[in-house]
Amino acid sequence: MADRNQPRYNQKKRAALEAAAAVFAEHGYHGASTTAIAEHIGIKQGSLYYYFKSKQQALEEVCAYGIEDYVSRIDGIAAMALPFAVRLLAVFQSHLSAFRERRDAMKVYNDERLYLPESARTELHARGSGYRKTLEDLFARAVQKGELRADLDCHFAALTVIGIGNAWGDLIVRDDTLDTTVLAQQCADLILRGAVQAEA
Amino acid sequence: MADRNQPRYNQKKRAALEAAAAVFAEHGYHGASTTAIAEHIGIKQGSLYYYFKSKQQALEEVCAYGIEDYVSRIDGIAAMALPFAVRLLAVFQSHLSAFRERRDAMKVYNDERLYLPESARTELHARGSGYRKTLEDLFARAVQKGELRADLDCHFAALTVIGIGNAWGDLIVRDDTLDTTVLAQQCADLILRGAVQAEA
Amino acid sequence: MADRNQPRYNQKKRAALEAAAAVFAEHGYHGASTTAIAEHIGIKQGSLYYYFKSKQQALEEVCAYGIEDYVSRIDGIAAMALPFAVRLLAVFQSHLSAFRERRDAMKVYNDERLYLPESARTELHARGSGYRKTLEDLFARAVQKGELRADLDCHFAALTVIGIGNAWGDLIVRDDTLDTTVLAQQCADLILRGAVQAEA
Amino acid sequence: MADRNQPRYNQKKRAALEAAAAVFAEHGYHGASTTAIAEHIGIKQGSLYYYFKSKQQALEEVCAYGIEDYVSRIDGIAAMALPFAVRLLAVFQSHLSAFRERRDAMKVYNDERLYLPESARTELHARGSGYRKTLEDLFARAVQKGELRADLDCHFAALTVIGIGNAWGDLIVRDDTLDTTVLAQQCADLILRGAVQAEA
DNA sequence: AATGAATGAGAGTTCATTCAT
DNA sequence: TATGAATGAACTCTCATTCAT
Repeated sequence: MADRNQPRYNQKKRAALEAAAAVFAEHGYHGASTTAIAEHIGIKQGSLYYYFKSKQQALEEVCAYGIEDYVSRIDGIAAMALPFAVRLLAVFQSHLSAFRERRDAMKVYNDERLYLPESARTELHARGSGYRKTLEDLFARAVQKGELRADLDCHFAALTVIGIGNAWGDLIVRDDTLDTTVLAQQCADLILRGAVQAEA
Repeated sequence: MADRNQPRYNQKKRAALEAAAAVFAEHGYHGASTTAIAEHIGIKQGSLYYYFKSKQQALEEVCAYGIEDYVSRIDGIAAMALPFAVRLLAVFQSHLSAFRERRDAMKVYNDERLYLPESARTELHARGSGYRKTLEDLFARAVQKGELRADLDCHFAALTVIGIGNAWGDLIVRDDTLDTTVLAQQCADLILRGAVQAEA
Repeated sequence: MADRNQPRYNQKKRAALEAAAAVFAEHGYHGASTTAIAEHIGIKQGSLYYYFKSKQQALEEVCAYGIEDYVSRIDGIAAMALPFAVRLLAVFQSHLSAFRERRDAMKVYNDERLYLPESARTELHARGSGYRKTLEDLFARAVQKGELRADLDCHFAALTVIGIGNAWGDLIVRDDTLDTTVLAQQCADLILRGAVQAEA
Repeated sequence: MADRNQPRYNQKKRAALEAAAAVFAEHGYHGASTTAIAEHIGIKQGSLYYYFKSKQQALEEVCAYGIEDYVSRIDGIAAMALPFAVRLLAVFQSHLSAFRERRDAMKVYNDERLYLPESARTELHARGSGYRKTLEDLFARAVQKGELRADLDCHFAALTVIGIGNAWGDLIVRDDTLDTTVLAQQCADLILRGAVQAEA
């Protein structure tokens, strides 16, 4: 188990990670075979263990990889001073395009992380709920500023936004023709304005 | 494999179905073992095959069982002449309480149906997309009547509503303290009015 | 994993146990393959797991089986009121014939038990050291009665007797022509009288 | 595979040999991994093959190393003209201290040599039985001289002495507090005088 | 003199499935 | 109606071995 920072190793390790993500995404953790993962990168099954200590550890790494930059991007959004409407759009944009860029790993994080042992799951959970908290905070501050209605349940709203993002993310993964930019706009629009005709 | 209509058989068959649903829901299709399902109803592994031809067939039946009355209920909602707001509430109410009543089976339908072979999947898909179409239609008619704004993308809206329902359904399954009535109201409210302060 | 006391099960289980003992004895625990054990009783490798939860558990059971009646017999010897010379002969006789009757299992107990995990090993150790203590006691009482010389280190003597028994046991296992009765007599004789010419 | 006689190579080769002995002694031949052996001397697994052609060859060399000087020492003992009692003490002393000095290798020779292929085993066997023969001869000559009783079975006696030596050797290896000098004396004493009270 | 990377064979284990009873 | 017993295929994982560098 080489841990050098040599570029050749890192390159192959990354390939292994993405292969694992792809196969986990398609067949689920339990339905995925290490043989299939290995074939994805053109090595023999046993050789996978040069890159992963175990199948389970591969799942851990894929999950972490899946939320890594998706989670980190929200801090950037929270940091900038922008109207809530713009921020919400950015959140959806970021969430949906994460599904495009690391589609498999994100799907795996969403659907398969519960098969990890407690210890690994809680570590991941910490990062994921950081995301939710930041988002909730965004809503709360917008309520304070009067951008959103005062009776809004921010916790509920944040979870719903994440739910919508994940639901569309799932569809995006399966349908390449969907345009994330348009979709993000539609999502933000619906959340902001609702479906009811404005009585202007 | 006796398919007698005797009540005792049906009773046990239902128990087997629910056991399969429970185990599939907890461990996923591939992670579930027939031993675990059998133990759930206090019989031995081999005896399961008296009720199911195969593990896969059990999955098919669980999935069908999972959407059965949830799908059928929407026709009732569509049939009655009611304001859209009431209908949408009813849709969420029906969707979320389905997760309470047949939680395991619905979760399995949502998460595991993709592991079915094409043939079985398309049959289920037909029923599921009937649901979506009816819902889409509900939106379209409300737009026509002027209840909803004219520029609403009804296809998008229907899918989003389903996505929200499933996302909260997932949370409901894991958290017994959530109140489906309140949640349905919040969901409907958000979709209808949006989060933005009405500029009355 | 059936735990019934049905004779047919017990019969096959015993056969499995003896097959495991034979293969462990010949190749050592790590060198033994479950395939080889299964073939010994004419079943397929996977079917072994109907009788043993794991290879390791098979080792535990073989070890327990190996000392079971060998250990229990010494209590009988200790209970009877006999001159020490007769007792010692009985001890050797019992020890060596145990190697004849359960040769494989005893060899496995001696040579492979250290590959068991702590927990299992200590449980076995308790039984084994009960044997040593009883034997030591036999020596001590004989010293008190004046049957043996007063300066004898009974702990040392007991361990040496066991060592001799095991050493010859090992040879017995490999050489069918050795006569355990004669051997037992020789051993007892050597320990009692020593090799030096009596200066009578 | 450079077999240079350079001191640096020999030094490392010796280290590799002792590492192999240590790991074989602890885990048995089949339970030992080349990785573990390599780690013992701080090199990588693949590098071991610079010192050994194969794992099996490592076992051969360890076994040979294990009996090398233990076997050679008995010739010295046999060569000197000494009373049998002194000689026997020297034999035990030599045997037991060999376990102290090359404990791992001796243990490996005793316990693992049977996993070698016939050819290698017979070569080792020759040296081992030379030891036994010399010892047997020592007994025979002592009987002739009247030092030992005439009815002594010298073959039996020699094997028993070796058995005792190995049994205590095994205990010595695991228990550092045992004093080989005292032990050797006790062993010799028991063999010579027996346990029975002399009827002086 | 040593390593990183890979391999292929084999291990132990699980499991859906079958079937005589 | 259900079970005990077995199977065979698949699976994850380990390991001795090789070899270019």
